[in-house]
Amino acid sequence: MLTMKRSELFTKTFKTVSAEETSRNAQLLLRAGYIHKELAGVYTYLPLGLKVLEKIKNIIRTEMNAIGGQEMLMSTLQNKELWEATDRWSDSKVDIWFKTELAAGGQLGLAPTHEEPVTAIMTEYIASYKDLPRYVYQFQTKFRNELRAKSGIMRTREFVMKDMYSFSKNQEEHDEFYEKSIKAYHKVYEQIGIGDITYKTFASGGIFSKYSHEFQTLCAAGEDIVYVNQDKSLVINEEVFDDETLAEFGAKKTDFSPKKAAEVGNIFSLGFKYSKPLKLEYANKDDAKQTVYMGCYGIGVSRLMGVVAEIFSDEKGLIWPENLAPFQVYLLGIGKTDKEAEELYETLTKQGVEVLFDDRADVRVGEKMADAELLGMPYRVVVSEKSLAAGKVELKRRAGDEAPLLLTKDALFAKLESAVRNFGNQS
RNA sequence: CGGGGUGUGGCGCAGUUGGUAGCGCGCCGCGUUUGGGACGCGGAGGCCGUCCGUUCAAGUCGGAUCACCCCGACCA
Repeated sequence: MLTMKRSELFTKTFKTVSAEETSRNAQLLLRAGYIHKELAGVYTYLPLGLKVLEKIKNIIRTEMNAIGGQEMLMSTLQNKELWEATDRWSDSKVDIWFKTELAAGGQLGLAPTHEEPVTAIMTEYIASYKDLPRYVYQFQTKFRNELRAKSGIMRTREFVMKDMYSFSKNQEEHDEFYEKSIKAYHKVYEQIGIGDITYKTFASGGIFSKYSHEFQTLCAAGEDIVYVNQDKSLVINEEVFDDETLAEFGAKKTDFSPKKAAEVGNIFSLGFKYSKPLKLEYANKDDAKQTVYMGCYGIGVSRLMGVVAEIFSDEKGLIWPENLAPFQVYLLGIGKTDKEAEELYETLTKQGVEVLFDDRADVRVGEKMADAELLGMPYRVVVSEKSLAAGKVELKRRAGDEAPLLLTKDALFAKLESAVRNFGNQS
């Protein structure tokens, strides 16, 4: 679905949204028909929303593959025994489980994360140092029974996550990959358009490593507070922003200022936390049994979409970065230009430009313009009798406030050339 | 889970001292319009979140319950 006619696209825009819905990302995505709210913290992704999600996934997929990741897809339903082995089944230990009963008897859980199953799988596939290292990842729907869902699609009970797991012979091998993953993450955020406001931060690492790293995007709607030092080279999460941490980095409290931020990634050195209880071992060259050293690397894909909607939007609607927009161009005709607009649509389609053609005959110009702004495609192309008489069409960027350009079709094609790149070639 | 708020046609809302529900948007039909969410005329569409109670009578009063929103707590 590279191009589409608006009259055929399954979506609808709304002028109003419930006064209860205060989160900007939810308001805009609901009004623009990208998502549908099912329950608190549970959303359906409609065709437009799914396209954005898929584009984010493709950016991540490319970078994960580039550092050796191999994509797979694990199950949602979880084996209780596996999680008992690591003492993470009990609700007193992990309080966000959704659990359910098997008709034949017995309990299952809906996966909140996948360390246990992936480690168990690997015991079947890793036996020798020759089997290492291995890096696998997936895009999977996670379930977390949050006490309180909030902020639209930024904190939900059901969400899409990219989770990668690394299996290394030892810490040195792991550290090398961990550094690569950091670079890959930065590349992902850059392509999404939030590279300059997304920082790798020091966060609490739990019991098994002192720190983990998070990737935090500065965003007023974020739930977290990060402390950014003056030259932005060091960013520390609030929960570990104390004298001890500062001493470790030789930094002074006064060099930092607090900022609201949203967590868009989190990477952990897991060490032997899961490989030990689940007995994931390999034989080295001397046939001595070694425990596999693990790491995990998450990105909340659907949350990321929410963060982007928060950041790239204005009072009129969404403003998608080119790499994420469902379509590059919102095309519409004014006056008696049906034939010419249709022709331009076909030409752009042939050229591989992702275009949404608002061909609705019974809709007035104002509504089409308003929709173009609400839906937030990077470019708007208008075909009118006036401009056609001059042999031209009108091009306007959604972002910024530049006046529309009057261009010949050839000039238009040249301008849109950069937009031809297609990140979302799914379905 | 503590505190606060909200549930009424598809969506957004109003509904007075209790008397059997209304507005805007959207939708359907006809006509006029057509560079910024047009207008006229005619229509369709609701057991007022759910249950129990008070009453001759409940959207409205009482109780319970469910759902949703916000603040806080929580968040490998």
